[in-house]
Amino acid sequence: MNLKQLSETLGLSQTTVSRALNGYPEVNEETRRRVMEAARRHDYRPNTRAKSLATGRAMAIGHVIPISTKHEIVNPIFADFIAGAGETYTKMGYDMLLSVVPDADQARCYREMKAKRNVDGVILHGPHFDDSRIPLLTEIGLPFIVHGRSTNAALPYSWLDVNSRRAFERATGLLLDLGHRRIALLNGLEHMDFALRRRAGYSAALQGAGIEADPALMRSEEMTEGYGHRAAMEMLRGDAPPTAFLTSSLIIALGVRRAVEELGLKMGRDVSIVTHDDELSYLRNGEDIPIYTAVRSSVREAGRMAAEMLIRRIADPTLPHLDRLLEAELTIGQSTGPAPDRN
Amino acid sequence: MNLKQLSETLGLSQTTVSRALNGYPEVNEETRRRVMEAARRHDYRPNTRAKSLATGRAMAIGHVIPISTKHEIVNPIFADFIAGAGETYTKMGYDMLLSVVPDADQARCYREMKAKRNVDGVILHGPHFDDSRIPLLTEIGLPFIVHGRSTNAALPYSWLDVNSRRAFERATGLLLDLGHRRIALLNGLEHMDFALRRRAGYSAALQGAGIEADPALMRSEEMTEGYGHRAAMEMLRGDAPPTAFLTSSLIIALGVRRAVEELGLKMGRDVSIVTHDDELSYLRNGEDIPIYTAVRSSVREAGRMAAEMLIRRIADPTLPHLDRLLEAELTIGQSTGPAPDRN
DNA sequence: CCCGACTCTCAAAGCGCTTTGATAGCGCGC
DNA sequence: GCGCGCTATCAAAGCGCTTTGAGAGTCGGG
Repeated sequence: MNLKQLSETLGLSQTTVSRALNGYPEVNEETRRRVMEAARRHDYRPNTRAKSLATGRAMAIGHVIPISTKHEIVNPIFADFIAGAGETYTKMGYDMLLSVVPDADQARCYREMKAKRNVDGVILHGPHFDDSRIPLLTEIGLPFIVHGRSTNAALPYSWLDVNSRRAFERATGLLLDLGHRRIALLNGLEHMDFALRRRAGYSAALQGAGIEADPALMRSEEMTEGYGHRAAMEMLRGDAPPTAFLTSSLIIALGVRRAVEELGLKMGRDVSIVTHDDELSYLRNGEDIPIYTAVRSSVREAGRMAAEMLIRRIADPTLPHLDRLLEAELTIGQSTGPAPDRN
Repeated sequence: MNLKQLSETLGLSQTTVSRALNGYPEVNEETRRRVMEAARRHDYRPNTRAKSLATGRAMAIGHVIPISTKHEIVNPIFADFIAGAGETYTKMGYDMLLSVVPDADQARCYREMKAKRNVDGVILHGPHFDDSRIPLLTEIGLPFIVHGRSTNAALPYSWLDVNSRRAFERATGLLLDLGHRRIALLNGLEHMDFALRRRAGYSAALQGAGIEADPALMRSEEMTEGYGHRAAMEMLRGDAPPTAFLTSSLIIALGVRRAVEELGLKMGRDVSIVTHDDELSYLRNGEDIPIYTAVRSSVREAGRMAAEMLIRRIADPTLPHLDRLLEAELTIGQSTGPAPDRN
């Protein structure tokens, strides 16, 4: 059933039917009622393609998922972010368009999205330090919002981020208060902006306590369970093992814990762990009481909010740039305790 | 730059330019070269909406992600499947459209996709036993392919699935061969078809060995780490604890392992674990040597293949239904060993 | 009774593409 | 010199919607 057929059924013109359905004021309430009713009965939905061709609005938001050939990691937090954003889109009548592209083709992909006009805007994921996609998107004039921030960006842009620096400073502070002096940082890849900020927070806390950061205790890799295990294993077996670990994701923490237990140590007594927790729906930090002490911030909620901000900007492009900084919440779990043998 | 402008630039009609770009034979090779070159230089891309309005093909595939309000779990294997499918779409020039909708609205969502004509087909995820979405999609005439199968479906349909039954039968068989007699099954939710098949495989193997399945050793829940931990804890503390666990996902296995270690037991010696492994990119089963003995099958590869099959069906709807059954691979890791105290 | 204001409805143009059916130009055989 | 078959190109219709600008009808005030 299309508009033409529907209007013929009703004995009205397409114009009137269209206006009635889209809530324009110049149509008799009685007529509108009739139209609405008929539309419902025939389960009429305007053809998206025709509608967006006519209006010039695609009613869709794009997300580009880069996959690098080196490490084919699909960012695990992606699923939850998408789910959150998707909830907003559904509520607001937008579609979500996903593009999985090789790392190197990202720029082309964005240009294509603009030229093909199949999205009204995009959400930029996992920004790097001085991310080149920000000037790119600005140049091609595709509305966007960054999930995260990009230090050193020359241009203004809209973003939504967690205060990673503060979170990691507080987490490190907690460990310091517990008497830990050798605190390892298992960070994500440090070309990612969030990882840089986390390290900055960690470093600042150590410095505040008059402790010099030990490069042997700082790692930066793709966030997997295996990485956590391997790094913890090596560090704990080393000459001057850490008494605490600060990890950038729950998945890394799982690996650290596995190493701790393999070495016959006890988490929370011999080795403390504090992790960042994105509150992924399939990887909860315990059911009611948290297992790991964590700085947490829901990435799903971030998705919901980022989507809203983007849609607001699309609706009114003259709006100044929006930004929003979320604070992570520190929750004490069973993975932290006083530092062992303080001597 | 649109077609009209491009053709004016070239001093040709829109028809000729369109034909040249779309590889129609009735255009002079020299002209085609000129057109192609100009298109490249001006970075011309046809407006997707106009194109699909004219052709009647959306060049997009839909995926519906249901979120139930009870347990807001975003299926963790989803990200990898999507990534795989997305690779195929990108290669074939298709877009991927994601809809995140409350469980109850799924039917409406599919009908809407059909009416709005913004997808050419959909991939159906996580089919249940006798899944109502299969007759629904058949009725509304939206091409689809099922990732998994639905036992008891009255209508024929296209699908791609792993031989879950065989995989779990083999896994159970391995444990039986190792002397285990009390083998627990930590399954996914058993309204899911794959979970039913896995249980069938498990039961068949036990029965083949003349062992009666103990209901106390069989659970069926949402596949989380916490579930694995809780279930293992309870079972291992019970009167007649199992000596081995068969789990439906690596995430559950992580939880089981945590329980095993909390109880001072050793995995692979006191308690064996075999798991299904979807080869999620962010949750590898060990780096080079597998940690867990597992039946594995790449869900990402499944995504690639399912997408290809769907596109083939869309291209030629007269084709008979396609199906493909993948066999899982059994890999021995460090999590299995002979059953303790055989007496 | 006429005119302007207002309400409701309509025909038609336009969004950017594909595709149909027509046409111009050309070489060739008769 | 004419008609035929080809090739290369074009104008125009159509995809299904929105939106502009106009028209028909109604009502009240002068």
